[in-house]
Amino acid sequence: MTDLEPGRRATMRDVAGLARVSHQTVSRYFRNEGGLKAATRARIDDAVAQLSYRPNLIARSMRTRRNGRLAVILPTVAFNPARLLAGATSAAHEAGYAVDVVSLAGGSTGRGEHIPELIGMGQFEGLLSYAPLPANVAESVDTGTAIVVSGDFDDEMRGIGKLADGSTVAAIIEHLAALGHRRFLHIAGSEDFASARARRRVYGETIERLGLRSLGIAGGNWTGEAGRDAIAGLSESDLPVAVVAANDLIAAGAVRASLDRGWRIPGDLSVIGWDDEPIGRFLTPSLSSVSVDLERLGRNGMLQLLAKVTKKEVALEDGPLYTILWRESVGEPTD
Amino acid sequence: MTDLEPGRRATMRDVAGLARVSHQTVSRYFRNEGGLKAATRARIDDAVAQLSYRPNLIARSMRTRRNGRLAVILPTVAFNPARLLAGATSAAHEAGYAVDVVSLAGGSTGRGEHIPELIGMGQFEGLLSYAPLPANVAESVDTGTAIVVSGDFDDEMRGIGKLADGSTVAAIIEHLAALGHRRFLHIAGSEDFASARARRRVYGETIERLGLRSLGIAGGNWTGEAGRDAIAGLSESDLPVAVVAANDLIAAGAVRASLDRGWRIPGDLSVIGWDDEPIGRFLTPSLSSVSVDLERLGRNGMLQLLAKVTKKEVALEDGPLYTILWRESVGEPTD
DNA sequence: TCACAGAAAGTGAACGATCACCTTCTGTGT
DNA sequence: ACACAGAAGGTGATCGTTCACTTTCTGTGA
Repeated sequence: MTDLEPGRRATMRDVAGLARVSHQTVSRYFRNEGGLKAATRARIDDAVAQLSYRPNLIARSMRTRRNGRLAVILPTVAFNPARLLAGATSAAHEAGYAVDVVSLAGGSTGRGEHIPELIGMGQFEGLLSYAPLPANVAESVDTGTAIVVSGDFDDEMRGIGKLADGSTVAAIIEHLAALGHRRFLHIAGSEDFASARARRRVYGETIERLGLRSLGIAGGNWTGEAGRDAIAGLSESDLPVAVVAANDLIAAGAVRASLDRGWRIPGDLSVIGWDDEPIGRFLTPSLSSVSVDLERLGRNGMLQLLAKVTKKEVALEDGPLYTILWRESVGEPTD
Repeated sequence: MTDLEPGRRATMRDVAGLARVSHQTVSRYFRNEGGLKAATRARIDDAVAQLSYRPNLIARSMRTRRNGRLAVILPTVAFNPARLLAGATSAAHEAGYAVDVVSLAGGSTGRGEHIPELIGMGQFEGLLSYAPLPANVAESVDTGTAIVVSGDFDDEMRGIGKLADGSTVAAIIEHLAALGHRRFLHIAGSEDFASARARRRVYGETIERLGLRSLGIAGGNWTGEAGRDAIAGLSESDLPVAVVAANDLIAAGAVRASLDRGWRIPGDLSVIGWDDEPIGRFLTPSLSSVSVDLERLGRNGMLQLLAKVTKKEVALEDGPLYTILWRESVGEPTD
């Protein structure tokens, strides 16, 4: 490595000097605009290697007025976001963006003040949220910060077919009906989430379409207590034979309450959850669920955001996002 | 708001002009060095408000050569990192740092190449990892990037008492012994993790100290299959009466395999996990576990990193990190 | 051989802060 | 009234890139 004042990182001009070209040529080299002679390129290659030069991204940001930073907002409840995050961040990193995760403890109250400030700081070019955002955030659109909320779960996606998770709910009910279930109960997630609204809506539509019977829609949050209480509160005189829960935690609560009432699962009651939490496979009975390709969901959400930010078309990855896993908690009803 | 060419954000010089001071005075105002006359400060207040000026953090970074960015590395396995992340990011944000989460899909192979590059880019002032790092990362210390691995779980922490999770393992075994359990089995997590090593070590020490009997240490990864196979592989002739699992998923696997063998839990076998996953409360039997204050763990990890980065002392938050939750899966042994 | 067009490379000024240094106030004591 | 010190504020250079232009090289056809 060629000498430099110790502790100082090489700059573009150092590289230029060593390669006997101008700093601008080096700049072109790094933005690979093309139009460099092979010989020139080779000299720069060498110089870069010798100095182990890396472009200073901050200086670049300063000049281009793009900071290359995106924010991701995660809900503090419900599912494990690790893979979602893995997908989202890898997509962003591939596109040359950095991702700041803004986890929102303290619920939606603190969130309402925090997010507009984040945007106002001009710290981010875009914002990807997997949690519902308070309405006042919409104001900030005019500041030029792109916002995407939770991609595939959006209300507007209702028509989009295989991408929407609603159609998976329909498939679940169809399968349960084919097994002979007629009386259903849905235990829904928080109404704040578009995904919960979508599942709930499709549940109602499908029950009606197939001429089945719904004993109602319980729940309203993502907790196990919601599932437990929904079952515990049922009157002995009119019971469901199948429960469609909005996630595995709710489903586990429902299973527990059912067992406490002395019901057999399956047989007296079939239960299916959502998210395919790893632990579900090892419950007794093992829990039927829906495996969600969170990594792809994360990637696709981020790709949508990148499309907005870069104003280019970005091809979403397709392929099945949802896979229904039938396990022991679902079987033929005995009554 | 005073006029400006539309679409352009106000700069420090705009503020200075409006407040009839120099740009340097405005700079002082924002770095609150003190030494501003009240009247001057008031004029700047006004100008800032009128122009809705915000300092350009990128320009600041460029000059100060501090980018204010920290990276967090999460494991892709095991527990839900949402709260850990919430704690870590909030601590960083309070200190004026942004946090990029680098989730590591593809296991430790891809990681080995990716992380050194991240550091080499000079993109981050510090790195906080909750996953084990490959050895070659240590090289990068001399580049000036501070690195903290998984704070409280570190091997070096073994002596530190109430902060170490090892002492919780001791408390668990003591309680089980008091209930009458004598023959133990530990199902450990991945050896790559300091926390798994610590729990394993303290398990052995405590068994010996109390004169109990260990039937061995099984496992070696964080999956439910590890728990299931550990139980399924036991010989009928010499069985444990208590299982200490390294996390809830392993514990759930162990419970399932035990029930499949026709054992009663508790009675024939007591089982305790770790992490207090929400679903554990609703298992049958409900799963004893250890609740970890992940938010504080995240904060403390980040505070350690900030201490290294800023070279200042930072007071860690104290208070109990671990709480043992005794639920139905543990009871008096019947044999 | 020469004009000429397009490719390749160079020049100097931004971007918006902070730093190091310098100058001008302000109040105090004699 | 004056010197003087410390507080308050100002000046110009600088960080490492990219942008907008300008200049030089290169190959082609007449």
